[in-house]
Parts: sequence; structure tokens; C-alpha cells
Amino acid sequence: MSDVPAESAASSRIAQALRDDILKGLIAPGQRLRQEDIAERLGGSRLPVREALRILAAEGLVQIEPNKGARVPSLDPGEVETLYRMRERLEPLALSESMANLSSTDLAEISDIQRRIEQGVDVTEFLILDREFHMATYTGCSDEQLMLSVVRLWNSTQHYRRAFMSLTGSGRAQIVNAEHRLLMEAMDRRDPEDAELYLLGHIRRTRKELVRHPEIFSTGS
Amino acid sequence: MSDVPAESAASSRIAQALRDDILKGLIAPGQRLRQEDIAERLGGSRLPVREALRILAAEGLVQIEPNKGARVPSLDPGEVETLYRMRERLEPLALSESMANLSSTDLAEISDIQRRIEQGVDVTEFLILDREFHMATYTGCSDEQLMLSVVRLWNSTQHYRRAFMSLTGSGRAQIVNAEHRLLMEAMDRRDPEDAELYLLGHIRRTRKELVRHPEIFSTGS
DNA sequence: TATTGGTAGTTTGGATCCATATTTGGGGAG
DNA sequence: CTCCCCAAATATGGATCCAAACTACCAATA
Repeated sequence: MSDVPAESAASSRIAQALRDDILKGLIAPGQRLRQEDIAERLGGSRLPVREALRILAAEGLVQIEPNKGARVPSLDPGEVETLYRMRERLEPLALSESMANLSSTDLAEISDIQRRIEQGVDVTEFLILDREFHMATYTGCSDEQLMLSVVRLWNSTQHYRRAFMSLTGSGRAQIVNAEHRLLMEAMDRRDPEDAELYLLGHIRRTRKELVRHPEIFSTGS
Repeated sequence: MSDVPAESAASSRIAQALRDDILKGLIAPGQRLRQEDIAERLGGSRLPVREALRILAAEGLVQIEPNKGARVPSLDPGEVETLYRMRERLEPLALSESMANLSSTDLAEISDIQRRIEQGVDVTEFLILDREFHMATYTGCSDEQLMLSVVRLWNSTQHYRRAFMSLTGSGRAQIVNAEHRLLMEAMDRRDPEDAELYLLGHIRRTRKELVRHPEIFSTGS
């Protein structure tokens, strides 16, 4: 899975590979990213790596300090809480903008994702499907900037979401499923106000659960 | 206007120069940015220019298309409206996070900026001071990501704010001043809820005024 | 022994050169 | 006369090489 001659866009390809690694948790917060290592591991010279790191910095996945290189930012509880408060405000907006453009086919696909969530309970799989679920509810949102902000927020908090899930297990599965179903039901009714409200509650509850587990953040750096 | 970034950091220096040019309106939306021209004009080679363009892309000031270069994005009315809706949701949050950390010295400085706004009525000057005013109310917000998002939103909409002001003149000055004063009064009372509400109303009214003037967007590209 | 100064090594930042994709202009065919 | 296609010019993307900055380690001195 390394030397496949994917001839498309070297810097974008490197950015994508790094993004996957970071989101999958293969690169932990606080870890430094040396340009030469990446260049050697993923192929290419250091220059596209530098461009890739800029791209990832724009998405909040790494932060670059002049003359000191790039590292995956490690957030403190307060920062993650603020990111969740931002999600509480932005994602209902994205949902509202999206709902007007969602076809019943889209709704069926969302329902299908939720169905799969209620079957498999693997933590890794849940993280993927849960993200797919929410992103699917936003597919009708045509605004680039808004969606970019939403993705940034998900990216920045992905690691702590995984840490939380790994720690607490899937005990909250029932609650999440209930919230997802309420959200879907409001969307089926084509009721943006209710949908926004359920989504807000969903994110807010998650935030409160997260701040109740500060041990998530005490990963030996 | 902003402090010179010393002799260090070439790419940051170029980014700052370009940022100023774009925000001052010297580079119009839709205009293409050729790397070589910039390199020659600002000194340095094309490489730091590329890095600078990446930095600006992260701030929403330019958008980069592979093999096609960078250009200042030109937004349609719908996109600007969504950006304002994002402002309505994010900036009250930033204000709320900020207010707890604002000293009375900070409040005095905000008041001073508003005092200057009520004196000078030049459009260019107003754009600068109005931005300074609102940013000053956010100085207590310690969250990097939130502030970055807010700045992005201001940057992306700056051009259309100027177009609106140039078109309509300063007829709304009284309304803006009244809103600013209500906001300051709530901040003086240390009442985050009221402050959030006044800020929301301020941004929302501006949004509605903007969408009422679609001729702003018909700049011959 | 702790602190400070210097020096060697590593890593990032920048410049120049080469390859590739896009665009534009002109020429030929219908 | 128009339209399409091909070639040259131009701009971006990438590789290699060089300079500057930060890190760490070691020694010397108070």
C-alpha cells in the first residue's frame, strides 16, 4: 500500500495520507512531524510535504511553528469544550441549510447508515459510521465555507472522541441511537427547527459527557 | 497598520503584505494571483510565495486550484449570507468566552475606539475602526481555533462590507453606533447574555441589509 | 555541583533549475 | 467565415542544493 503509481496530485496525495493517519489515530497529539521522514515514507521530496502540511494546518490537523516544524496539536479540556460549543452552533446551521436540498433517497441512505450503526458495535467502526451519518445529513448544504468549518471541527476533535469511546465503551449506544432516530424523524417530517434542536441536544450532551472525563486528556505526552 | 514582522520569516512577511492588499481592496475578487509577479513585487523567490498563498488559503482569503493557480474568491449573495449566519452564531460565543477575561482597561479601550468611530466618518477609516472595535471585544477569548474562525469570517466578507459601505454611504452610522453602545453597555454591566443578544441583532441586521443590495455582487468580473 | 558558554548536529526555510499542465494564438480544413 | 486542432508560450508543481535557525550535548568555571 505504498508504491502504487497514483499519478494524481503529489501534495494532495501526501496530505490525504497524513490526514488518514492522523484521523485513524496512528499519529498522536503532540507528536512531531519531520518533513524528511514523511517525504521518505510516502515518496516524493520535502517540498510537496511542506505544501501538504500547510493544507493540513488549514484543516486544523497540524499546527506549524516557524523554524520548529509541524506537530499534531494536543488540546486541553477547555479547548475541546470550546470546539464542541462551536459545533453546537454551526452544525445546526449546516443541517438547516442542508435539509431543504435533501431528497428522500438521501434520507434513506442516512437511515441505512444508522441501521448499520445499530448492528455493529466496534469502537473503530462506530467512529467511522457516526461521522458518515452526520456528514450525510449535511450533504444538502452547498456552502463550501460552512462545510469546511464543520469538517475542521470534526477533525480537531476526532482524537478525543476516539479516546472517549475507547474509555467508556459503547454504554451510551442506546442514547446515541435514540438521538439519531429523533433527528431522523424530524428530518423525515421536514421540520428544520426540530431537527436543529435535536442536533443541538445531541452535541451538547456529548460535550458534557466529555468534560466529565478529564482523564482522556492525560495521555502521557 | 500592523506591526512589521521584523526581519524574520519571509513567507509570513509576504503573506502579511498580500493579506493587507486583499483586505484593503487593492486586489479584487476573481483576480488571479500569479506567483512570479508576487515574488518580483515583494522580493524573494516563488517558493515563499507559494507558502504564503497556502497560508492565505487557510484564512479564506484566496482559493487555490491545482495547476490553475490562486485567485481571490468571488462570492455570490447566498454565500455571503451564509457567512453572516455563521458570524451570528460564532461571534456571540466568542464574545461570551471573552467577557469573563476582559479588564476594565480593555473596556475603556473599546469605548475609545467607539468614540473615534463616532467622530471620523470616512468609509475606509470606518471599516478599520469597526473591525478594531469588534476584535477588541474578543481579546479576552483565549481559544485559538474560535478566534481563527472569526477572523476567517471577517476576512471573507471584508470586500463586500466595503462595497456595501461605499454604495450606501454612512447613512446607517446612527444605527451602528446605537448598537455598539448597547453592546458596550451590556459588557459594562458584565451581562454576557444581553451582550450576546445585542451582538446577534447587530450582525443579523447587517446581513439583512446586505442581501437587500444584490447590486454589490454584480462587479464586472 | 549547578550554571553558563560554546560547538557540533539536525531540521527547517529559501533559491535555482527542470518537468508538466494549461492556455492562447494561429493555421488549416470544412 | 467559422470551427477545430495543434503547437508554442506561459504558469504552476516538483526536485535538488544551500543557508539559517533551533537542539542537545559537553566542557569549563564560579
